[in-house]
Amino acid sequence: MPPQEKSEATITSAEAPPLDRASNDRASSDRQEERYDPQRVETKWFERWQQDPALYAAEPDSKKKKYYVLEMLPYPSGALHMGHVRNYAIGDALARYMWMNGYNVLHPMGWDSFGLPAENAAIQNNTPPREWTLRNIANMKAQMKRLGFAYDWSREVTTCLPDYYRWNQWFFLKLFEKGLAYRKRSKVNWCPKCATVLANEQVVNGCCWRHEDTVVGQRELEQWFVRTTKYADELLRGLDHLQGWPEKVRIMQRNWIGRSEGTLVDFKLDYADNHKGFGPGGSTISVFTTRVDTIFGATSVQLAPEHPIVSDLAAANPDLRAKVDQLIAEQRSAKEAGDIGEIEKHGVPTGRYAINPFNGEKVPVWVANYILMDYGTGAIMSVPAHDERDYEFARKYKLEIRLVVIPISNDPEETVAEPPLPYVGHEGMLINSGRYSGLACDDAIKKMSALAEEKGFGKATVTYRLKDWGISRQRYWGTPIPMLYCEKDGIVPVPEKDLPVILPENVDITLTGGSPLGRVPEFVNATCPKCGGPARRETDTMDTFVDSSWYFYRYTDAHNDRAPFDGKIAQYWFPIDQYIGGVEHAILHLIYSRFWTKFMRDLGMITNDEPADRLFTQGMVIKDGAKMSKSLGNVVSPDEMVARYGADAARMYSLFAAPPDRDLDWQDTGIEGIQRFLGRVYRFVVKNASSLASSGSPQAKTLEATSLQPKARAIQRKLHQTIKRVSDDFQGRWHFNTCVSAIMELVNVLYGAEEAIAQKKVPAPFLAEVQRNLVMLLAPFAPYLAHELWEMLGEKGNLHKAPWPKYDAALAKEEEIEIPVQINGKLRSRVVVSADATENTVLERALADEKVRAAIAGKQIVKKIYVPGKLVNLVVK
RNA sequence: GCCAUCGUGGCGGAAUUGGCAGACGCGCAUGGUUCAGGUCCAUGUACUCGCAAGGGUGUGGGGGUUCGAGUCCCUUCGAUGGCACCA
Repeated sequence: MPPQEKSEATITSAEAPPLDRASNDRASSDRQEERYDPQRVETKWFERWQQDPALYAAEPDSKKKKYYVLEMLPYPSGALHMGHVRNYAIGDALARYMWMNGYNVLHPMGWDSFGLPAENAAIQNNTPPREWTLRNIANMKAQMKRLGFAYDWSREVTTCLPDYYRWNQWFFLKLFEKGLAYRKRSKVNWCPKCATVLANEQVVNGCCWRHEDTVVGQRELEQWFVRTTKYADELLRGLDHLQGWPEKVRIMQRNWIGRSEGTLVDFKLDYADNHKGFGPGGSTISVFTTRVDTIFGATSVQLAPEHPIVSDLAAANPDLRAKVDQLIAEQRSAKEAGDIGEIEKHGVPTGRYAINPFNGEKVPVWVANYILMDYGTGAIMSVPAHDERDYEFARKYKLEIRLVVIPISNDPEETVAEPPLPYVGHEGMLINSGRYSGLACDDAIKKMSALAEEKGFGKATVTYRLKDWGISRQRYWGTPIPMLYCEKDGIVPVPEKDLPVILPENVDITLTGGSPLGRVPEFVNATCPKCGGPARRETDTMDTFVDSSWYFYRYTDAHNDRAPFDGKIAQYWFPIDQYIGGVEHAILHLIYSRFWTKFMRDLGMITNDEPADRLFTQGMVIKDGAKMSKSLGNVVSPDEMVARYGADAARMYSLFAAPPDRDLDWQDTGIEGIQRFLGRVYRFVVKNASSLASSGSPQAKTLEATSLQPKARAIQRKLHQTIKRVSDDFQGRWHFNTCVSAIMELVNVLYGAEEAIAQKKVPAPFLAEVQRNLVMLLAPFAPYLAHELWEMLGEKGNLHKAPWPKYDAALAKEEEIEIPVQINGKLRSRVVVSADATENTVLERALADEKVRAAIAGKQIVKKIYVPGKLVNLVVK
């Protein structure tokens, strides 16, 4: 409840004598009129806006320049939180600004509405996921509308509905057709709480991204993968061109993709001493190394405990098996604790040897707990003299340490024959390396890789940390994977004409016992399209990140039932001009959607290489220094803020309290300040709009600067300075907090001129023009109030089609400026000069200044520095 | 361990290119309006010495470049985020 409501009570006070009551009534009705009541203003405009659904629709065949501004679509969890409000307030301000600048703006919204919370809700409240989700969407959509966000709702996308997810299935068939979707049995991440598989990107510090305290385990499952690695190199190189993306995000993606150039080298297992044949692991240990130049210093080969050759060797050796199992357990617990980096290195010799193909030397084969099966080949050559880890390991197990590289430098002092070990530098020269001795490291790497390839025992190669994207989920509430399994024909894709594969309803959902769809016989049992015989449907569903990988294309053509979208239409709108969302998606969503764009481009559907030209990642909304959370009890509800202060205040405060890329610490007293400010604007216009009605000239042009009295001229100057500050920020750094404060300063100047206005020293047509400009400046940030005041000023047209105020440098210019005078860099005085005073005039004035003369008395001026329009600095001795 | 970002009043923050540190807002103080409270209006508010005029100090710490540094460089400490025996 707004606290102002209480004042009503005093009006009807029975104690007051009749006369007093009359004057009281007048006074309070004046106050009534001047009072800013956000609920009244916002309800009025909310209702009007609802009557015109096309108000913020993008124009389909426009000659205007397009602008596509997009905020990341939310998951319909039930209610908006302040992070959403902040995200959308940024996008909405930009969209409104671009409209006022004459662009054809596409500003859509949708729902990332598949996902596990709907299933959990189903289990807890016995509500079907679909019902729960659609109810949440309805609620959040109402919240968004009440907040006044200007979306084109005719393009709304809801990913859990068949008209959307059928295209996920269609894309899956294309991926399969192009060999980019494949099925593989492999070890996968398993979250016991979600009861499903997770992609690598969804594992954070060994825990589930949704359950930060739940350790992710491993399971071996048959899964569908998307070959993201096919585009690894392009995804990496493309980052260099994404100049409009935050450097932070580009670095994170670079690290995630983790490109590493090196060499594969095959070490043949030597079975001569105890030949029993080779197991499924084969007879060759392929190692990956970035430093093949150090291979003459390799004194052992180290295998990951889960390496297939280890399994072969251990099969015949129960003692080794037990020791290896111990290593596996150590590695696993270190991974789960998130400190694989600090694992105490342990190893076991296998008793076997491998042959270094470069020198024919036999080196022992070990198994070690610090070698990871999922990077490189799961095997390394150990070079203790030139690698920290190998050095530590060799010292522990008394393995030979052989120096093969010594530092070289232009400075002979630094070229030492016995560097401290391990020496890991690249600026070195090979020794003890046969015919490669004397070569520089980089040269040796090239020559040795070439030889390996020539002789067929290795080659130069590139390894990525990025893995293929496992998209199978053993969950119900997701897109069914359109695949069939036929005893005769094996894996058979559902024919395109049979799409969509509809997700059945009334499914028994539990978090145990595998995919819920597997318990629906009507769904599982199908007919093989090839042979007509019985077939089983795939019962896993797709990762929800598939949904969000391409949704922004659907907005351009949201009702197409023949294709995901029309390529021509997409070409008009794409790439997205500005994408806005949380940095938590820097890797997950933003890598997947970049991949998807490249895939669609190669299908010939689109022509752009990247989804978004510019990306903006906003900071989190926190309270009392901590992330808002129910358990901390520091959650600020948008509904409550709207009820208490209004949508305008809530939105404007979320822009004002911090620059948008930084975290925002929510303070209730801060939003009160914004509400006060909006009230000040409201009262100013209420008071002065009536005076201009009588002047009868609402269309007056800005008057000439020279014809204005000083107070009016000061207003004009401030207005144009404000226009510049706000416009510049929209085009540049997006520090909306300073935009808002600039508008506050303008309003403060207007209040400071109240007396002059009362004395008619500010011409009414000019004042009307100032107010119109003020309202337009406010429009992107506080649309409700801006519309109300726009109407109050006698304007009829749509505020957001009104052209954005034009900045006039001549009108913004100060006539007189104050120049600070420093002596030896310390501020001593200030002089007032005309803005176009020459250097000589300014210096003369500075030297004539009393304080300056006192400060330099008896000293000699060594140097006079004048920075035009900025300052004077006198250097004295 | 590596990489990135950030350290400014009681608080959120400003200073866009090396040029008046603390804009704007919150809070607080004083005064006005009011029967009163709230609202609203006005003034003040970095620290410090001083009755004042005026002086000194000050952007995490230390050093440097410069006529001049919150801003650039080196170093160090701290916070946050990402990556991490990645071979």
